[in-house]
Amino acid sequence: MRTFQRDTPQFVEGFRAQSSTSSCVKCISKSACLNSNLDIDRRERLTTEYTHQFKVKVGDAIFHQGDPIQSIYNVSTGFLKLEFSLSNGQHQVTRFASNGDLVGLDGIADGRHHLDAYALTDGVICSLNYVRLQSLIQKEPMIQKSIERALSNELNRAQEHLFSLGSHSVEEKLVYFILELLQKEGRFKSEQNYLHLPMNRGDLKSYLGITVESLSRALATLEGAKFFRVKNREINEIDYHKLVEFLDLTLEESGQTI
Amino acid sequence: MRTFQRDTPQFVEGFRAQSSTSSCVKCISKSACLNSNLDIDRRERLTTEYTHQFKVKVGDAIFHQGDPIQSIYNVSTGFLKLEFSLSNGQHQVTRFASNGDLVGLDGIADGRHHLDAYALTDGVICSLNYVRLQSLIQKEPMIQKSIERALSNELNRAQEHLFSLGSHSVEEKLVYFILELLQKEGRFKSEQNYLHLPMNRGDLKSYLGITVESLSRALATLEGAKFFRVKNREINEIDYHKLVEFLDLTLEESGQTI
DNA sequence: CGCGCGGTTGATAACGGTCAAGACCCGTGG
DNA sequence: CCACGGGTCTTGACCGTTATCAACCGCGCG
Repeated sequence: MRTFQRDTPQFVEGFRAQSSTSSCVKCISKSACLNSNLDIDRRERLTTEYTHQFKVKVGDAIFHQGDPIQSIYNVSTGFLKLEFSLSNGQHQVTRFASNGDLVGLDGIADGRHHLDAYALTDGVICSLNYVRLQSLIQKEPMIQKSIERALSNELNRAQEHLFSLGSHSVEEKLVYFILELLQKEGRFKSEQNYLHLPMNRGDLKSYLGITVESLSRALATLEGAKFFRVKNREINEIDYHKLVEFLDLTLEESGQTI
Repeated sequence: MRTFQRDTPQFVEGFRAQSSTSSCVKCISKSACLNSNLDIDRRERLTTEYTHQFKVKVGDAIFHQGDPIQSIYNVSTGFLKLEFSLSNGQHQVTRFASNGDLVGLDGIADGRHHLDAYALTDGVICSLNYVRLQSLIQKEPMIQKSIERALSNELNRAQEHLFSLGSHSVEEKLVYFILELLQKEGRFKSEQNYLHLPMNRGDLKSYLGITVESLSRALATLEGAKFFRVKNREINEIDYHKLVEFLDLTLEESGQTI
């Protein structure tokens, strides 16, 4: 799981490709989507019943903490951030979501969202009406299975994040993050060695639980050590093996998490 | 959710009460158990089919990372710790589980556990065979619903933990933890103002992502500031409001999460 | 042009980690 | 009953990393 093809088109094209029909058949979201467990006939029949696509612009809120859970969302194109926040104003980015990621599952527990979700870039979101989804589950138990899996996956991702925040240096946290992003984009080893960060420094420092200054310095340090080159949000010439070695990770051929 | 009655008996009594029958009818695990969504007749009929209770002793492993998921587990009495670990030996406690907590859901994603689970105290675990559970779900969709909810709850708990680890001082992390524990045990305000920590300093420092020395000092500091009194694993005279105020939390009457 | 915003760099200080020693707890055996 | 020993926990001194405060840079925009 969590390996995505590198065929994701640009946002605009991505939207055009899908806006012609609300069918999920042509959707570019692959394995992670709930509907990927349905065969293509069923997908054609069923998916129009409860899915709805919409565009989002940078900064748009998808849902807020406390909102009743109307839908769960599948990110088609673009990037989201998910934030945990307290009423006193403290808040922290706990997750970034992109193509294929299911968002809003935090609301299943008690019918209300526990996080805020915002668009980091323009993009397209596929919303799955929660009530209709419920009834659909009766007919298609595979969908439920998919939700469970998505939940479990998200839980495991959170554990890894937890691990990276617990007693690691700023540089280590940053390297964990970059490897996580590389893995998500399916770029390994020599295949591709660059990244475009969809978030600004502020969101990234929040996700990593550090300050912007430390983040900036850590980037400079790692650049100096020839782990990669940084220019604003572009990371280039990434030395995958150096990163892995830096964290003392023993990696077996692909597929390992963080 | 996450409010537990304070009727939990001692470990030994708890075990005796249940060992006479494998039926879940008499089980002390309340709202959090999967079967709580079944009416009592169904519970009587169904639960013997797939549940199995067993004793654990301090230090026993319930499952390891990589193990195929044979069962999911409901902690009946006692405490567990769940650890995330890397093959290079690094590891971190990411969760403590006690009465009513469902454990092992991390394995749903890909059929294998991602965490290690160990008993912190002697106790009783109720295992739910995963394969039979699957088939049972066809007949009893409520059970699936319960699993989903438990997953979502666990996810939200992880988010809160994430938040407490991200850019908070040692003292703050510790206070978050104590409030979490208080809430879990359903002891609020003046109702009850003491705690027995089921884990040693080593496990706690791992959970909080700090060192034992810092943990020890933080306990001393907070004791000095009259937040509570500490004696080994006993925390007494807890000033609930001071803790809440210290974290600048605005609390509405009960039920809020951290 | 000048302002504001996001990002970087520098100087300083504090928090927390590290290393080392000592206190306490508790089970074992004399 | 007390002495011993090993593990757990605490305390102390020191040092390093990272937060803090402040200035500066580059860039887009009114």
